[in-house]
Amino acid sequence: MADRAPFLPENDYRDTWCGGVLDDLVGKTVRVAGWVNRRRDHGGLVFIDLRDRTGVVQLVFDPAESSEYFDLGHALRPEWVLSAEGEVVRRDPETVNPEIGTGEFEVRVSGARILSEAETPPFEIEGFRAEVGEEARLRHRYLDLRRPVMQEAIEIRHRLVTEMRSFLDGEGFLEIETPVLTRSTPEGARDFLVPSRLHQGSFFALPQSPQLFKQMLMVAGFERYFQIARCFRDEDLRADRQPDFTQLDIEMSFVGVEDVIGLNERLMAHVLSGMGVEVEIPFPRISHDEAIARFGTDRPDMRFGHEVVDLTEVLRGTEFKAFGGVIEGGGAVVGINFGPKDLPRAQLDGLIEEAKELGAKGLVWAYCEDDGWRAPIAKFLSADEQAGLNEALGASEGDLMLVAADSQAVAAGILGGLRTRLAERWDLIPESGNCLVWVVDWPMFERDERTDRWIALHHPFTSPASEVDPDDPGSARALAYDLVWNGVELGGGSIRISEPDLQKEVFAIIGIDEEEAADRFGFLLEALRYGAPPHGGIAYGVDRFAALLAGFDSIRDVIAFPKTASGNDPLTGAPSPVEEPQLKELGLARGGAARAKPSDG
RNA sequence: GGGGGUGUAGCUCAGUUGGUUAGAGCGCUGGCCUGUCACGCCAGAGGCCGCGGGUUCGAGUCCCGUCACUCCCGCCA
Repeated sequence: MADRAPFLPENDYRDTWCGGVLDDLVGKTVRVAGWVNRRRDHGGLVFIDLRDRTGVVQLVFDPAESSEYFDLGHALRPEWVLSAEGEVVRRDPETVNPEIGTGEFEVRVSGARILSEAETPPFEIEGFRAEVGEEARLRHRYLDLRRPVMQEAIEIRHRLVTEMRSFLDGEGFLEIETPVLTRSTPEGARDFLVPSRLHQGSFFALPQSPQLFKQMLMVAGFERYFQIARCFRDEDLRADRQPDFTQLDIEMSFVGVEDVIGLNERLMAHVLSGMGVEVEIPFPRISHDEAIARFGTDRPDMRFGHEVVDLTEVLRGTEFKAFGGVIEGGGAVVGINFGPKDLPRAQLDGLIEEAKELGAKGLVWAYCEDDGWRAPIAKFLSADEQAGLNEALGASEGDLMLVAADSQAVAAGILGGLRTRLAERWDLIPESGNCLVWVVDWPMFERDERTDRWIALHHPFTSPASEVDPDDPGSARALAYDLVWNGVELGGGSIRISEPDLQKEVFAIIGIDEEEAADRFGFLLEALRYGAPPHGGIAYGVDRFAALLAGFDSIRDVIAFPKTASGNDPLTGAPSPVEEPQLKELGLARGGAARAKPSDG
């Protein structure tokens, strides 16, 4: 990091970064400031590792150098804040520390002052002995963030958005802010609501995304817009989901799918190159249907094989009821060949349990052997069927196959889920190589099983690829695209509907009549009537992007102040109860059980 | 909303079949130490075993409930 250290103007506290105590300063007197990283007190000689954002440098308190500051050196404790000055010297070769960037040098202290003392921290800042629990880290996030690994993660995130901004600025995009207090447009995720004091009984909603605003910016003629936008969704959390998160939001006018994809490939190449990752463009593309069929997911990890294979035709007419019945009912039998993988029976049974967790009714495991299958169901399958399955799955002796039967999408989804989990567990993913892929040709609509209605798969402003047959909405394809990186959905977008009549048709299919459309989205529909250019765009999950680049599984590690998995902030105690007068002012009354937050767990 | 895992010292963890006074490493405090860098050596402090209830002569350990953290499913247009 030292080579990236910004210019440092001299002042009373310091004139040199800790990480900058290098060759060119030998023989010079420098002043450094930072936190006491570690203290090694030899009685007659004290070593202090001083840490700032750029690195660590060793300070030597030697009575021969400065008896008046020696006691100060002895009194120092970890995380005290110190300013010290002294001559930079080259260390004797046998005392060089190759572990730190400044390890060939040290500062012989001739003056120092304590700027701030520190209580003993609840956990070690340089805790490379053991991982500290996440709750303790979040409770004292300001200490957690002092750890060099966290400083680096936050810096990676900064560089990511900086590269995004610089590329888009160079392409003529304008960064435009949109409101955080906006209108609730139900459907989709739950909104966070904010009561209005001036209009009691009415509420603002926090935006789930700036979607409608960016479309209106296109109508307004800005043509190229982007924003690093905060978005809010009141849904349950995950390692990769927070209630407030950040998107890179982009929208362009007078464009089709190829224009958006082309620009975004150049954006990716620029951003990743700036982060030290080289990728080739154009990226491969896969249709949504093919992704489901081959990988059982709409965000396929294509760094490795072991794809889902459809075995339905091989097994049509089989005697084995569990498969035959599903096929007769219009379902499918699918399998994956995981290659040679010898597992004890208990682990094979464990896979069945795991498949059930993913929603499977069952799972069949089978080994390909010289004289046929070794599998619990082997005796139900004829020799011909076994041979046919081996051929379809490309199995050779010793290969482990997993087979599931259900509707095509469900069966593929279960095996796709297992594929992702097992690839990690069994180390099937090649170390090198990134796979960025566009998933295209999405269906416009999908059937909502619970309400038995058609719903927009992407969002209702997505343009269909061609005319929609109202009698068969399921066949309509959308001008939509997702960018998937190593099995992670990095971003997605679409060409939008720019004709009010087409927008009405789409609303009609998903059961939003004109009155309701006018009520909810009237402002957008009206805007579209005043000369809307063809337009489209995309939005990226900045938190996920940063986590991937920094090598973390959880986006909490690239968010300075994240929420826990249950949506709390242990640092500030948010969310918290509020006082009655505050509610009264807003025209709100408590409903249900208003209870004080338990102070202890 | 559902399922799994975890909860013991400041941190990371061990704790046998229910049995006497609950342990380790790190950290912390004091002392010694002039070339260490995860410094070393000596001594010491530190516990509502998440919380509440139950079973038992006896509970860190078994049962019920509850809370917190975490992972997954649902959910996330």
